[in-house]
Amino acid sequence: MPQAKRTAYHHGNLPVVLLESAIDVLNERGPEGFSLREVARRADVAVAAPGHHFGNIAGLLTAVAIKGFQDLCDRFDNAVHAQNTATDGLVAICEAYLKYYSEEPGTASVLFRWDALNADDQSLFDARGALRMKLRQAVANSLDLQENDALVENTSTAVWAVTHGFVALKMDQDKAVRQKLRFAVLAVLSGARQP
Amino acid sequence: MPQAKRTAYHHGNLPVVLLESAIDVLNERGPEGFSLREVARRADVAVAAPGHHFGNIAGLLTAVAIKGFQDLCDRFDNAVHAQNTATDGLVAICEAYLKYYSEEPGTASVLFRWDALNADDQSLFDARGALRMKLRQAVANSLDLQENDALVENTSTAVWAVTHGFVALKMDQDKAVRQKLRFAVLAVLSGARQP
DNA sequence: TCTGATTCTGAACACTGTATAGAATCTGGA
DNA sequence: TCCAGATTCTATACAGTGTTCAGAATCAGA
Repeated sequence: MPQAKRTAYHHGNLPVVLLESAIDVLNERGPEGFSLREVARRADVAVAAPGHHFGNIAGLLTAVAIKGFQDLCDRFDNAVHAQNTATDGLVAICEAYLKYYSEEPGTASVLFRWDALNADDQSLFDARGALRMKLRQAVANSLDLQENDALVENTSTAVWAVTHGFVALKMDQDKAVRQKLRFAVLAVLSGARQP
Repeated sequence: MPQAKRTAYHHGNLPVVLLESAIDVLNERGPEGFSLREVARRADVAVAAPGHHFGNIAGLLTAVAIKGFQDLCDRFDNAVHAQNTATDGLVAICEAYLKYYSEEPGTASVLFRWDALNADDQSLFDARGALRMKLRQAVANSLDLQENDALVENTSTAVWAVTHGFVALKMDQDKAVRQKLRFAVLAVLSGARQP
């Protein structure tokens, strides 16, 4: 059975609880103030417990990042479905990206901390790849081209870069972020349609 | 006199040496493996010496970031001067941005680590602002508009975001980065010129 | 009920950043 | 020249960190 029984000694669901605690700590203290021991304290377990389940701090943060990419994937789906045109869908995806970074700063802050993660982790690679594919699909729909088209590849890269750039440069403190992001994404699309 | 005499006790030039050591450590160990004590060790001074000159670890990293923005400014100048058209100049600036991240990964890795820096440091704010102004000027030249034009502001933001996005997403591992970056920047410009 | 595997503990070790007191030296007047 | 005060740097100490390891507690299956 995957789910162990809960006893005084065996927690029964510790990995999940540790993951949630980790996200709490990241939200409250930021990635710089993050600490394995604080995570263990909140889960009320020994300091070595996180290490047992996740190997080391990079392993735990990698798990957080994987969950982050998956959550982002879900948000992309919801954002697209609520729109009428393909281009509106793509813009909505980019806005959802921005929103995720403001609503879940802890998880988001870890997504591209390459040197703090197990950069070669296959699950992490896959989760990030799934997100890239969702974005590429939205770009293909907007440009009315096949997903494997080189123009779609280039445009998709540009859209991701510009959107991520907005959060990395902390543009979210600007009042007119959404308008500026929309401008940027539409500009990339418009440029991509030019001969 | 700003320059103290060098003696066995008084180093004479310690802040500069500490800054250089810090960049070395960042280059070799990355921002995650960075440590004040290692910096002190390389400069062959007591562990508390960096703290005396820079306050704390955030102060030292802030100094590194300021130097980074200034170096980047110089590179922008050189990149622009070697080009014929304004648009070529802008693309060259963006390529220089990419190049800086690959050639000076230690300094670059710290530029936007908001939570590891003294985010409200005035010199840091100014250095970053100077860089933004250089970029905005290049965009204004390329679009043939005044620098205070709203379109220039929006386009400049988009160009910075897309360029920074390329380095943050580690696109530099892609063989065709330069081509993709050029595509992205030109797309933004082309989109900005549309009505 | 027995046995091996799993989960978690407790203690230890080598690090870390930072605060503090004080030593060494510089600076600028008399 | 000498002498204060300010500056620069050292030495030490403290609390906190990640990780390892032996072993205790419990589970799972035969």
